Amino acid sequence: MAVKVTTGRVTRRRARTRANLLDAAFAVFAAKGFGRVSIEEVCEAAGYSRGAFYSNFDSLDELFFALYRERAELIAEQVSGALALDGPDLDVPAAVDRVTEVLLLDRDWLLVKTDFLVHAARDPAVARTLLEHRARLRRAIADRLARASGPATLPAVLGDADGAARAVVAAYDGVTTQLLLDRDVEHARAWLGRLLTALLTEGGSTPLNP
Amino acid sequence: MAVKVTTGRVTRRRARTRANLLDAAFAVFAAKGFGRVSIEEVCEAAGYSRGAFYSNFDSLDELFFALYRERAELIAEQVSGALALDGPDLDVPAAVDRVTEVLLLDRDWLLVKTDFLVHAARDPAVARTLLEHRARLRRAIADRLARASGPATLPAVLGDADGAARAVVAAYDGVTTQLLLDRDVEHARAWLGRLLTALLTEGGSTPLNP
DNA sequence: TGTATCCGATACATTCACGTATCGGACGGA
DNA sequence: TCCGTCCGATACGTGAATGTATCGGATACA
Repeated sequence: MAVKVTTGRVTRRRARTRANLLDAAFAVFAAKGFGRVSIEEVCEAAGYSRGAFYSNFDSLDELFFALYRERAELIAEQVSGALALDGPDLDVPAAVDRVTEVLLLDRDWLLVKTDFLVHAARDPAVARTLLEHRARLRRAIADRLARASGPATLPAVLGDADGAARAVVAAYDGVTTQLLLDRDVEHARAWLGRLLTALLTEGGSTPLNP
Repeated sequence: MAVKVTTGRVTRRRARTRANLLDAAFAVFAAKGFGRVSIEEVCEAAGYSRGAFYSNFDSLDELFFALYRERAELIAEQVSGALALDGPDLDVPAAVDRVTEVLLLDRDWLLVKTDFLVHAARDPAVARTLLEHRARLRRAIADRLARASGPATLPAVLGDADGAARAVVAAYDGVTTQLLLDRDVEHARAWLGRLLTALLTEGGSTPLNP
Protein backbone atom coordinates (compact mmCIF):
# COMPACT_ATOMS: atom_id res chain seq x y z
CA MET A 1 0.00 0.00 0.00
CA ALA A 2 1.47 3.35 -0.92
CA VAL A 3 -0.71 5.46 1.28
CA LYS A 4 0.06 4.81 4.91
CA VAL A 5 -3.11 4.49 6.92
CA THR A 6 -1.27 4.49 10.23
CA THR A 7 -1.79 7.40 12.55
CA GLY A 8 0.46 10.46 12.29
CA ARG A 9 4.15 9.75 12.11
CA VAL A 10 3.96 11.16 8.65
CA THR A 11 7.73 11.43 8.72
CA ARG A 12 9.88 13.96 6.96
CA ARG A 13 12.40 12.02 4.94
CA ARG A 14 9.47 10.34 3.26
CA ALA A 15 7.98 13.58 2.06
CA ARG A 16 11.31 14.66 0.66
CA THR A 17 11.96 11.51 -1.33
CA ARG A 18 8.41 11.50 -2.58
CA ALA A 19 8.85 15.04 -3.86
CA ASN A 20 12.20 14.14 -5.38
CA LEU A 21 10.66 11.18 -7.16
CA LEU A 22 7.88 13.35 -8.52
CA ASP A 23 10.29 16.00 -9.77
CA ALA A 24 12.54 13.46 -11.41
CA ALA A 25 9.55 11.76 -12.97
CA PHE A 26 8.38 15.04 -14.46
CA ALA A 27 11.71 15.55 -16.18
CA VAL A 28 11.91 11.98 -17.43
CA PHE A 29 8.32 11.93 -18.64
CA ALA A 30 8.81 15.17 -20.48
CA ALA A 31 11.96 13.92 -22.13
CA LYS A 32 10.87 10.45 -23.18
CA GLY A 33 7.12 10.32 -22.90
CA PHE A 34 5.14 8.42 -20.33
CA GLY A 35 4.82 5.33 -22.49
CA ARG A 36 8.55 4.91 -22.83
CA VAL A 37 9.62 5.33 -19.24
CA SER A 38 10.37 2.55 -16.80
CA ILE A 39 10.15 2.71 -13.04
CA GLU A 40 13.86 2.20 -12.79
CA GLU A 41 14.59 5.21 -15.00
CA VAL A 42 12.60 7.44 -12.70
CA CYS A 43 14.41 6.08 -9.67
CA GLU A 44 17.79 6.51 -11.29
CA ALA A 45 17.01 10.09 -12.24
CA ALA A 46 15.92 10.82 -8.70
CA GLY A 47 18.93 9.10 -7.18
CA TYR A 48 16.96 6.38 -5.44
CA SER A 49 16.53 2.69 -5.77
CA ARG A 50 13.36 0.90 -6.72
CA GLY A 51 12.71 0.15 -3.09
CA ALA A 52 12.04 3.83 -2.51
CA PHE A 53 9.59 3.90 -5.36
CA TYR A 54 7.54 0.96 -4.22
CA SER A 55 7.52 2.38 -0.74
CA ASN A 56 5.82 5.53 -2.03
CA PHE A 57 3.73 4.46 -5.02
CA ASP A 58 1.94 1.38 -6.21
CA SER A 59 2.56 1.84 -9.90
CA LEU A 60 3.88 4.24 -12.47
CA ASP A 61 0.32 5.17 -13.32
CA GLU A 62 -0.32 6.26 -9.77
CA LEU A 63 2.79 8.41 -9.77
CA PHE A 64 1.80 9.92 -13.09
CA PHE A 65 -1.61 10.74 -11.75
CA ALA A 66 -0.22 12.35 -8.62
CA LEU A 67 2.27 14.27 -10.70
CA TYR A 68 -0.43 15.63 -12.96
CA ARG A 69 -2.65 16.68 -10.06
CA GLU A 70 0.18 18.54 -8.41
CA ARG A 71 1.27 20.48 -11.46
CA ALA A 72 -2.23 21.14 -12.71
CA GLU A 73 -3.06 22.65 -9.35
CA LEU A 74 -0.05 24.91 -9.67
CA ILE A 75 -0.99 26.06 -13.15
CA ALA A 76 -4.58 26.68 -12.17
CA GLU A 77 -3.45 28.95 -9.36
CA GLN A 78 -1.11 30.85 -11.64
CA VAL A 79 -3.83 31.38 -14.21
CA SER A 80 -6.30 32.56 -11.62
CA GLY A 81 -3.66 34.92 -10.35
CA ALA A 82 -2.96 36.27 -13.82
CA LEU A 83 -6.66 36.80 -14.41
CA ALA A 84 -7.22 38.58 -11.13
CA LEU A 85 -4.44 41.07 -11.68
CA ASP A 86 -6.06 44.10 -13.19
CA GLY A 87 -9.03 45.93 -11.82
CA PRO A 88 -12.75 45.64 -12.50
CA ASP A 89 -12.46 46.49 -16.20
CA LEU A 90 -10.58 43.91 -18.19
CA ASP A 91 -7.72 44.83 -20.50
CA VAL A 92 -8.12 41.94 -22.90
CA PRO A 93 -4.75 42.07 -24.68
CA ALA A 94 -2.87 42.47 -21.40
CA ALA A 95 -4.74 39.65 -19.72
CA VAL A 96 -4.21 37.46 -22.76
CA ASP A 97 -0.51 38.22 -22.63
CA ARG A 98 -0.25 37.30 -18.98
CA VAL A 99 -2.23 34.10 -19.34
CA THR A 100 -0.42 32.87 -22.42
CA GLU A 101 2.80 33.56 -20.59
CA VAL A 102 1.77 31.06 -17.95
CA LEU A 103 0.14 28.56 -20.26
CA LEU A 104 2.57 28.33 -23.14
CA LEU A 105 5.88 28.94 -21.49
CA ASP A 106 6.85 25.53 -20.20
CA ARG A 107 7.20 23.08 -23.03
CA ASP A 108 7.82 20.22 -20.62
CA TRP A 109 4.46 20.81 -19.05
CA LEU A 110 2.76 20.83 -22.44
CA LEU A 111 4.37 17.49 -23.23
CA VAL A 112 3.37 15.89 -19.97
CA LYS A 113 -0.10 17.35 -20.22
CA THR A 114 -0.56 15.88 -23.67
CA ASP A 115 0.64 12.51 -22.45
CA PHE A 116 -1.97 12.77 -19.77
CA LEU A 117 -4.61 13.67 -22.32
CA VAL A 118 -3.80 10.55 -24.28
CA HIS A 119 -4.08 8.59 -21.09
CA ALA A 120 -7.37 10.17 -20.13
CA ALA A 121 -8.86 9.69 -23.56
CA ARG A 122 -8.86 5.94 -22.93
CA ASP A 123 -9.85 5.91 -19.28
CA PRO A 124 -13.16 7.56 -18.34
CA ALA A 125 -12.18 7.88 -14.69
CA VAL A 126 -9.01 9.74 -15.56
CA ALA A 127 -10.91 11.76 -18.13
CA ARG A 128 -13.25 12.97 -15.43
CA THR A 129 -10.34 14.37 -13.47
CA LEU A 130 -8.98 16.20 -16.46
CA LEU A 131 -12.40 17.53 -17.38
CA GLU A 132 -12.80 18.88 -13.87
CA HIS A 133 -9.50 20.65 -14.08
CA ARG A 134 -10.45 22.15 -17.41
CA ALA A 135 -13.84 23.15 -16.10
CA ARG A 136 -12.20 24.99 -13.22
CA LEU A 137 -10.01 26.96 -15.56
CA ARG A 138 -12.92 27.63 -17.84
CA ARG A 139 -15.01 28.90 -14.99
CA ALA A 140 -12.27 31.25 -13.91
CA ILE A 141 -12.16 32.67 -17.42
CA ALA A 142 -15.90 32.87 -17.74
CA ASP A 143 -16.22 34.66 -14.42
CA ARG A 144 -13.59 37.15 -15.45
CA LEU A 145 -15.27 37.78 -18.78
CA ALA A 146 -18.71 38.11 -17.27
CA ARG A 147 -17.54 40.40 -14.52
CA ALA A 148 -15.52 42.68 -16.76
CA SER A 149 -17.39 43.33 -19.96
CA GLY A 150 -21.09 43.63 -20.39
CA PRO A 151 -22.39 40.58 -22.27
CA ALA A 152 -23.15 42.82 -25.23
CA THR A 153 -19.48 43.09 -26.15
CA LEU A 154 -19.10 39.35 -26.74
CA PRO A 155 -19.90 37.99 -30.20
CA ALA A 156 -23.32 36.43 -30.29
CA VAL A 157 -22.30 33.14 -31.89
CA LEU A 158 -20.39 32.08 -28.84
CA GLY A 159 -23.37 32.49 -26.57
CA ASP A 160 -22.81 33.56 -22.99
CA ALA A 161 -19.58 34.06 -21.10
CA ASP A 162 -19.22 30.33 -20.58
CA GLY A 163 -19.37 29.79 -24.32
CA ALA A 164 -16.71 32.41 -24.79
CA ALA A 165 -14.59 30.71 -22.16
CA ARG A 166 -14.97 27.43 -24.02
CA ALA A 167 -13.78 29.15 -27.14
CA VAL A 168 -10.75 30.47 -25.29
CA VAL A 169 -9.86 27.00 -24.07
CA ALA A 170 -10.34 25.55 -27.54
CA ALA A 171 -8.08 28.19 -29.03
CA TYR A 172 -5.50 27.46 -26.38
CA ASP A 173 -5.64 23.74 -27.10
CA GLY A 174 -5.37 24.33 -30.81
CA VAL A 175 -2.37 26.60 -30.51
CA THR A 176 -0.76 24.14 -28.11
CA THR A 177 -0.99 21.39 -30.69
CA GLN A 178 0.82 23.46 -33.25
CA LEU A 179 3.37 24.61 -30.70
CA LEU A 180 4.23 21.05 -29.78
CA LEU A 181 5.20 20.48 -33.38
CA ASP A 182 6.97 23.65 -34.48
CA ARG A 183 8.41 24.66 -31.07
CA ASP A 184 7.99 28.33 -31.91
CA VAL A 185 6.81 29.82 -28.63
CA GLU A 186 6.84 33.42 -29.76
CA HIS A 187 4.80 32.65 -32.80
CA ALA A 188 2.39 30.61 -30.72
CA ARG A 189 1.87 33.42 -28.24
CA ALA A 190 1.30 36.00 -30.94
CA TRP A 191 -1.04 33.71 -32.76
CA LEU A 192 -3.00 32.84 -29.66
CA GLY A 193 -3.35 36.54 -29.00
CA ARG A 194 -4.78 37.10 -32.46
CA LEU A 195 -7.16 34.20 -32.16
CA LEU A 196 -8.44 35.31 -28.79
CA THR A 197 -9.00 38.89 -29.82
CA ALA A 198 -10.72 37.68 -32.96
CA LEU A 199 -12.97 35.51 -30.84
CA LEU A 200 -13.61 37.82 -27.94
CA THR A 201 -14.00 41.22 -29.54
CA GLU A 202 -16.82 41.82 -31.93
CA GLY A 203 -15.43 41.91 -35.40
CA GLY A 204 -11.90 41.38 -34.18
CA SER A 205 -10.84 44.98 -33.90
CA THR A 206 -7.48 46.09 -32.49
CA PRO A 207 -5.09 43.38 -33.58
CA LEU A 208 -2.02 43.02 -31.40
CA ASN A 209 1.11 44.91 -32.25
CA PRO A 210 3.13 42.85 -34.77
CA MET B 1 15.48 -5.28 -43.75
CA ALA B 2 11.78 -4.76 -44.03
CA VAL B 3 11.75 -3.15 -47.45
CA LYS B 4 12.76 -5.64 -50.06
CA VAL B 5 15.20 -4.12 -52.48
CA THR B 6 15.11 -7.10 -54.81
CA THR B 7 13.65 -6.62 -58.24
CA GLY B 8 9.94 -7.06 -58.83
CA ARG B 9 8.46 -10.24 -57.42
CA VAL B 10 6.54 -7.97 -55.15
CA THR B 11 4.36 -10.92 -54.33
CA ARG B 12 0.71 -10.85 -53.40
CA ARG B 13 0.38 -12.71 -50.16
CA ARG B 14 2.89 -10.28 -48.71
CA ALA B 15 0.79 -7.23 -49.54
CA ARG B 16 -2.24 -8.85 -47.94
CA THR B 17 -0.56 -9.71 -44.66
CA ARG B 18 1.04 -6.31 -44.52
CA ALA B 19 -2.35 -4.68 -44.90
CA ASN B 20 -3.82 -7.02 -42.31
CA LEU B 21 -1.07 -6.14 -39.87
CA LEU B 22 -1.67 -2.46 -40.42
CA ASP B 23 -5.41 -2.78 -39.92
CA ALA B 24 -5.01 -4.82 -36.77
CA ALA B 25 -2.41 -2.41 -35.47
CA PHE B 26 -4.80 0.48 -36.00
CA ALA B 27 -7.44 -1.19 -33.87
CA VAL B 28 -5.00 -2.19 -31.15
CA PHE B 29 -3.33 1.21 -31.03
CA ALA B 30 -6.69 2.93 -30.80
CA ALA B 31 -7.79 0.65 -27.99
CA LYS B 32 -4.70 0.64 -25.81
CA GLY B 33 -2.49 3.46 -26.98
CA PHE B 34 0.75 3.14 -28.84
CA GLY B 35 2.87 3.15 -25.71
CA ARG B 36 1.11 0.16 -24.23
CA VAL B 37 1.09 -2.14 -27.21
CA SER B 38 3.55 -4.94 -27.85
CA ILE B 39 4.48 -6.39 -31.19
CA GLU B 40 2.96 -9.67 -30.18
CA GLU B 41 -0.40 -8.06 -29.45
CA VAL B 42 -0.54 -6.65 -32.95
CA CYS B 43 0.36 -10.00 -34.45
CA GLU B 44 -2.22 -11.81 -32.37
CA ALA B 45 -4.93 -9.34 -33.36
CA ALA B 46 -4.02 -9.80 -37.01
CA GLY B 47 -3.88 -13.56 -36.72
CA TYR B 48 -0.20 -13.85 -37.51
CA SER B 49 2.93 -14.79 -35.67
CA ARG B 50 5.83 -12.52 -34.88
CA GLY B 51 7.70 -13.94 -37.83
CA ALA B 52 5.26 -12.24 -40.15
CA PHE B 53 5.79 -8.97 -38.42
CA TYR B 54 9.55 -9.01 -38.62
CA SER B 55 9.30 -10.02 -42.24
CA ASN B 56 7.37 -6.84 -42.99
CA PHE B 57 8.60 -4.23 -40.53
CA ASP B 58 11.72 -3.46 -38.59
CA SER B 59 10.10 -2.09 -35.48
CA LEU B 60 6.81 -1.05 -34.01
CA ASP B 61 7.78 2.55 -34.63
CA GLU B 62 8.15 1.89 -38.31
CA LEU B 63 4.75 0.23 -38.47
CA PHE B 64 3.21 3.13 -36.57
CA PHE B 65 4.76 5.57 -38.98
CA ALA B 66 3.52 3.67 -42.03
CA LEU B 67 0.11 3.38 -40.46
CA TYR B 68 -0.12 7.09 -39.86
CA ARG B 69 0.99 7.96 -43.37
CA GLU B 70 -1.60 5.68 -44.87
CA ARG B 71 -4.53 6.96 -42.86
CA ALA B 72 -3.48 10.59 -43.03
CA GLU B 73 -3.36 10.30 -46.79
CA LEU B 74 -6.89 8.93 -46.76
CA ILE B 75 -8.21 11.71 -44.56
CA ALA B 76 -6.52 14.38 -46.63
CA GLU B 77 -8.21 13.09 -49.76
CA GLN B 78 -11.60 12.99 -48.06
CA VAL B 79 -11.21 16.55 -46.83
CA SER B 80 -10.13 17.79 -50.22
CA GLY B 81 -13.12 16.03 -51.70
CA ALA B 82 -15.48 17.57 -49.18
CA LEU B 83 -14.07 21.01 -49.88
CA ALA B 84 -14.31 20.66 -53.62
CA LEU B 85 -17.96 19.65 -53.56
CA ASP B 86 -19.88 22.83 -54.12
CA GLY B 87 -19.33 25.28 -56.91
CA PRO B 88 -17.28 28.44 -57.19
CA ASP B 89 -19.08 30.22 -54.36
CA LEU B 90 -18.59 28.63 -50.99
CA ASP B 91 -21.47 27.77 -48.68
CA VAL B 92 -19.56 28.05 -45.41
CA PRO B 93 -21.96 26.24 -43.07
CA ALA B 94 -22.45 23.41 -45.53
CA ALA B 95 -18.75 23.01 -46.17
CA VAL B 96 -18.07 23.13 -42.44
CA ASP B 97 -20.65 20.42 -41.92
CA ARG B 98 -19.12 18.18 -44.54
CA VAL B 99 -15.58 18.67 -43.29
CA THR B 100 -16.36 18.14 -39.63
CA GLU B 101 -18.18 15.00 -40.66
CA VAL B 102 -14.94 13.64 -42.04
CA LEU B 103 -12.65 15.00 -39.35
CA LEU B 104 -14.51 14.28 -36.15
CA LEU B 105 -16.38 11.11 -36.98
CA ASP B 106 -13.83 8.42 -36.27
CA ARG B 107 -12.80 8.46 -32.64
CA ASP B 108 -10.22 5.74 -33.24
CA TRP B 109 -8.47 7.96 -35.72
CA LEU B 110 -8.44 10.85 -33.29
CA LEU B 111 -6.85 8.62 -30.67
CA VAL B 112 -4.17 7.31 -32.99
CA LYS B 113 -3.54 10.78 -34.35
CA THR B 114 -3.01 12.14 -30.86
CA ASP B 115 -0.65 9.31 -30.05
CA PHE B 116 1.26 10.27 -33.14
CA LEU B 117 1.30 13.89 -32.07
CA VAL B 118 2.86 12.91 -28.76
CA HIS B 119 5.40 10.91 -30.67
CA ALA B 120 6.16 13.72 -33.07
CA ALA B 121 6.45 16.29 -30.32
CA ARG B 122 9.62 14.55 -29.16
CA ASP B 123 11.14 13.66 -32.51
CA PRO B 124 11.83 16.52 -34.93
CA ALA B 125 11.99 14.20 -37.93
CA VAL B 126 8.56 12.81 -37.20
CA ALA B 127 7.30 16.27 -36.42
CA ARG B 128 8.31 17.40 -39.87
CA THR B 129 6.13 14.72 -41.42
CA LEU B 130 3.16 15.72 -39.35
CA LEU B 131 3.71 19.39 -40.08
CA GLU B 132 3.74 18.64 -43.78
CA HIS B 133 0.49 16.79 -43.55
CA ARG B 134 -1.06 19.66 -41.63
CA ALA B 135 0.31 22.16 -44.10
CA ARG B 136 -1.28 20.26 -46.94
CA LEU B 137 -4.65 20.34 -45.28
CA ARG B 138 -4.22 23.98 -44.42
CA ARG B 139 -3.37 24.85 -47.96
CA ALA B 140 -6.45 23.07 -49.24
CA ILE B 141 -8.55 25.13 -46.87
CA ALA B 142 -6.78 28.36 -47.68
CA ASP B 143 -7.17 27.80 -51.41
CA ARG B 144 -10.83 27.15 -50.97
CA LEU B 145 -11.31 30.25 -48.86
CA ALA B 146 -9.32 32.44 -51.21
CA ARG B 147 -11.04 31.15 -54.29
CA ALA B 148 -14.55 31.42 -52.92
CA SER B 149 -14.89 34.63 -51.01
CA GLY B 150 -13.22 37.87 -51.73
CA PRO B 151 -10.60 38.60 -49.09
CA ALA B 152 -12.76 41.42 -47.79
CA THR B 153 -15.19 39.03 -46.13
CA LEU B 154 -12.58 37.55 -43.84
CA PRO B 155 -11.97 39.22 -40.48
CA ALA B 156 -8.88 41.36 -40.58
CA VAL B 157 -7.20 40.00 -37.46
CA LEU B 158 -6.60 36.68 -39.05
CA GLY B 159 -4.73 38.19 -41.95
CA ASP B 160 -4.96 36.54 -45.33
CA ALA B 161 -6.62 33.28 -46.32
CA ASP B 162 -3.68 31.30 -44.96
CA GLY B 163 -4.16 32.91 -41.59
CA ALA B 164 -7.82 32.02 -41.68
CA ALA B 165 -6.91 28.45 -42.58
CA ARG B 166 -4.57 28.31 -39.61
CA ALA B 167 -7.40 29.46 -37.43
CA VAL B 168 -9.60 26.72 -38.81
CA VAL B 169 -7.00 24.10 -38.02
CA ALA B 170 -6.48 25.48 -34.54
CA ALA B 171 -10.20 25.39 -33.88
CA TYR B 172 -10.32 21.85 -35.13
CA ASP B 173 -7.46 20.82 -32.86
CA GLY B 174 -9.03 22.52 -29.90
CA VAL B 175 -12.40 20.88 -30.39
CA THR B 176 -10.67 17.54 -30.89
CA THR B 177 -9.02 17.82 -27.51
CA GLN B 178 -12.33 18.34 -25.79
CA LEU B 179 -13.96 15.59 -27.82
CA LEU B 180 -11.33 13.10 -26.75
CA LEU B 181 -12.34 13.72 -23.18
CA ASP B 182 -16.12 14.06 -23.24
CA ARG B 183 -16.81 11.75 -26.21
CA ASP B 184 -19.73 13.90 -27.30
CA VAL B 185 -19.42 13.93 -31.06
CA GLU B 186 -22.62 15.83 -31.73
CA HIS B 187 -21.70 18.56 -29.32
CA ALA B 188 -18.22 18.75 -30.81
CA ARG B 189 -19.55 19.12 -34.33
CA ALA B 190 -22.02 21.81 -33.36
CA TRP B 191 -19.39 23.61 -31.37
CA LEU B 192 -16.83 23.45 -34.12
CA GLY B 193 -19.41 24.85 -36.48
CA ARG B 194 -20.02 27.79 -34.16
CA LEU B 195 -16.32 28.43 -33.73
CA LEU B 196 -15.63 28.35 -37.42
CA THR B 197 -18.46 30.65 -38.34
CA ALA B 198 -17.39 33.00 -35.57
CA LEU B 199 -13.90 32.99 -36.98
CA LEU B 200 -14.63 33.08 -40.67
CA THR B 201 -17.58 35.41 -41.00
CA GLU B 202 -17.18 39.02 -40.01
CA GLY B 203 -18.92 39.53 -36.72
CA GLY B 204 -20.06 35.96 -36.58
CA SER B 205 -23.41 36.32 -38.26
CA THR B 206 -25.71 33.45 -39.14
CA PRO B 207 -25.20 30.98 -36.32
CA LEU B 208 -25.93 27.39 -37.24
CA ASN B 209 -29.39 25.99 -36.76
CA PRO B 210 -29.65 24.78 -33.12
C1' DT C 1 21.54 9.29 24.46
C1' DG C 2 18.77 5.25 23.86
C1' DT C 3 15.37 2.82 21.27
C1' DA C 4 11.41 1.57 18.59
C1' DT C 5 9.87 2.52 14.24
C1' DC C 6 10.22 3.74 9.66
C1' DC C 7 12.35 3.96 5.24
C1' DG C 8 14.92 2.77 1.39
C1' DA C 9 18.77 -0.33 -0.56
C1' DT C 10 19.83 -4.93 -2.03
C1' DA C 11 19.12 -9.50 -3.70
C1' DC C 12 16.17 -12.63 -5.76
C1' DA C 13 12.79 -15.04 -8.64
C1' DT C 14 9.76 -14.37 -12.38
C1' DT C 15 7.60 -12.81 -16.19
C1' DC C 16 7.53 -10.69 -20.50
C1' DA C 17 8.89 -8.94 -24.81
C1' DC C 18 12.38 -8.90 -28.03
C1' DG C 19 15.21 -10.37 -32.06
C1' DT C 20 17.17 -14.25 -34.63
C1' DA C 21 17.83 -18.45 -36.91
C1' DT C 22 15.82 -22.16 -38.99
C1' DC C 23 12.35 -24.80 -41.30
C1' DG C 24 8.17 -26.33 -43.68
C1' DG C 25 4.68 -24.99 -46.64
C1' DA C 26 2.60 -21.66 -50.03
C1' DC C 27 2.91 -19.23 -54.11
C1' DG C 28 3.81 -18.23 -58.90
C1' DG C 29 5.92 -19.21 -63.20
C1' DA C 30 7.19 -22.96 -66.60
C1' DT D 1 2.25 -30.71 -62.53
C1' DC D 2 6.80 -29.48 -60.99
C1' DC D 3 10.19 -26.57 -58.95
C1' DG D 4 12.58 -22.54 -57.22
C1' DT D 5 11.65 -18.80 -54.47
C1' DC D 6 9.36 -16.43 -51.00
C1' DC D 7 6.90 -16.00 -46.74
C1' DG D 8 5.54 -16.73 -42.26
C1' DA D 9 5.49 -20.15 -38.12
C1' DT D 10 8.21 -22.15 -34.52
C1' DA D 11 11.85 -22.57 -31.21
C1' DC D 12 15.44 -20.56 -28.87
C1' DG D 13 18.51 -17.48 -26.32
C1' DT D 14 18.74 -12.94 -24.20
C1' DG D 15 17.96 -8.81 -21.76
C1' DA D 16 15.07 -5.91 -19.33
C1' DA D 17 11.64 -4.64 -16.16
C1' DT D 18 8.75 -6.09 -12.57
C1' DG D 19 7.30 -7.08 -7.73
C1' DT D 20 8.68 -9.02 -3.28
C1' DA D 21 11.13 -10.15 0.83
C1' DT D 22 14.62 -9.00 3.76
C1' DC D 23 18.03 -6.22 6.07
C1' DG D 24 20.83 -2.33 7.75
C1' DG D 25 20.82 2.36 8.78
C1' DA D 26 18.33 6.72 9.56
C1' DT D 27 14.90 9.19 12.13
C1' DA D 28 11.89 10.88 15.61
C1' DC D 29 10.73 10.89 20.22
C1' DA D 30 11.44 10.04 25.22
